[in-house]
Amino acid sequence: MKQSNSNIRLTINPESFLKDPESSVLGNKIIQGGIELIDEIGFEAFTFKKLAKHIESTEASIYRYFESKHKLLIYLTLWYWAWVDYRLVLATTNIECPKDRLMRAIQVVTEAVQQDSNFLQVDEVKLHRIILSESSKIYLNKKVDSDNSSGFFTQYKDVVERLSSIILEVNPTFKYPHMLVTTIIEGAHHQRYFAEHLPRLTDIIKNEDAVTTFYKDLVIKSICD
Amino acid sequence: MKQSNSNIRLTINPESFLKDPESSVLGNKIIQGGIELIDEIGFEAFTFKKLAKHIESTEASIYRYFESKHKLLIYLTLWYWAWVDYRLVLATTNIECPKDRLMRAIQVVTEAVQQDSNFLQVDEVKLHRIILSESSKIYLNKKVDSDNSSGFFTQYKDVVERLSSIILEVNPTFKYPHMLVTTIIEGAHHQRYFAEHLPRLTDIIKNEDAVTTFYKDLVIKSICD
DNA sequence: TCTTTTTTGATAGTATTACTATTATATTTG
DNA sequence: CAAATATAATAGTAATACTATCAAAAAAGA
Repeated sequence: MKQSNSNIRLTINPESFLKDPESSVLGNKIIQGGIELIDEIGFEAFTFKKLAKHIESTEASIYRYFESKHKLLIYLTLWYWAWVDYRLVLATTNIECPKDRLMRAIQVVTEAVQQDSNFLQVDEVKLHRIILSESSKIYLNKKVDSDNSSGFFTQYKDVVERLSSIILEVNPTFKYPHMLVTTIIEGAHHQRYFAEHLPRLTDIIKNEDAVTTFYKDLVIKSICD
Repeated sequence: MKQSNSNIRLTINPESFLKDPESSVLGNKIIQGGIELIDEIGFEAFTFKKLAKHIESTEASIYRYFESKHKLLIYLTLWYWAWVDYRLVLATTNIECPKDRLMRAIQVVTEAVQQDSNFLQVDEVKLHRIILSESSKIYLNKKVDSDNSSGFFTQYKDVVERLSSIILEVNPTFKYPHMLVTTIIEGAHHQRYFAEHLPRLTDIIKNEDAVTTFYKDLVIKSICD
């Protein structure tokens, strides 16, 4: 039933790197080691010097792949949203009913992430934790407008657009599809982070993926009038 | 009709500062100048050295008030949520109908912020912009658990709790009041930031405060079954 | 296989950041 | 007016976020 395909690669905006990290052994070690180390010590404490030690290379070598740690985070975020988009396509193709498609799509963007054996160099569980806690930092800063011009957020916009258009299929008169989608996506990220660190800001319910249930319910109620 | 009161002061968790900035001229200049400068150059580029120059003081003097720029941001965020909580009380007292109270409360936490003449040392419009783009950084880092123990998020939790309890008054069987509240609050912040920088992630509608309308509608539909 | 190109490692250096420490000078308060 | 407190001036440190240079190793091309 489930098919796996190890011949696929996600296309990442080349403006995010100086040299394609997927093109060499060191490049792949930077990605893999970078995910491990950022997850472990957090983006603020993370430096290329520490990463060099972690992967047994040198600072200068890493700088040949990425201009800065900010750009590395952008690369990882682009990869993540390309991956989500790919899974959205898988989850929704050949499903006739728009409402079913919408529910499957919301499942994909809100559920707890699992390992994907199609991409061996990336630990998706760790990457997801990084996305929850670090990825908003790529747009919450003064470079946002120029980074936007460089196309660093198009992958995310594509995901938002894909979901918005399914919403409009279900209810063509709904006025705020993009707001609803970003509310769900960002919301799901927050709830999972809160559940770990600030539990009084969310509602944890035993034996239930409350996050996914809550957001599915929210969408159904708000678009079906 | 509208009453103003210049004798009020918001109580801020003293663990966030070394010396109370409201207690001296320099302290107030640090708050006022800090808000101006963070708004202008962003939190990443902001340093106490630059702030010292901005307010014509010295780096070492500022360090006597705040341990780090991180603590200053925590102080500003605490102040902001204390102020929101105070406005929530004003907006909801003496309103009988729980549904009305809820709508007024949502108005307070989602609307575009205006100057409050009760607090002359703080530019609330600038502070609000800082909250939108910088305040999530206070919990999206590895210090979150110890900062939580220090009580740096209680002010925010109080606001969430206040809104959650109104929701439960309207619908006592609603399962996810905290999720709904944080979804709204964080969502409204995101939408306003997106409207400025990433408009394709939101829906901007002329002559309408789409953010407030959207979230009021969302709450009504999701809690009234 | 030999040569050329590319990739990586080793080392060094710089401006800035995020602080701490010390001492002198104002300013406030009792 | 003295004593206490607040602020300014200056100096110093370890770490960060890079850039530059050059040699060694590996890969690719002929």
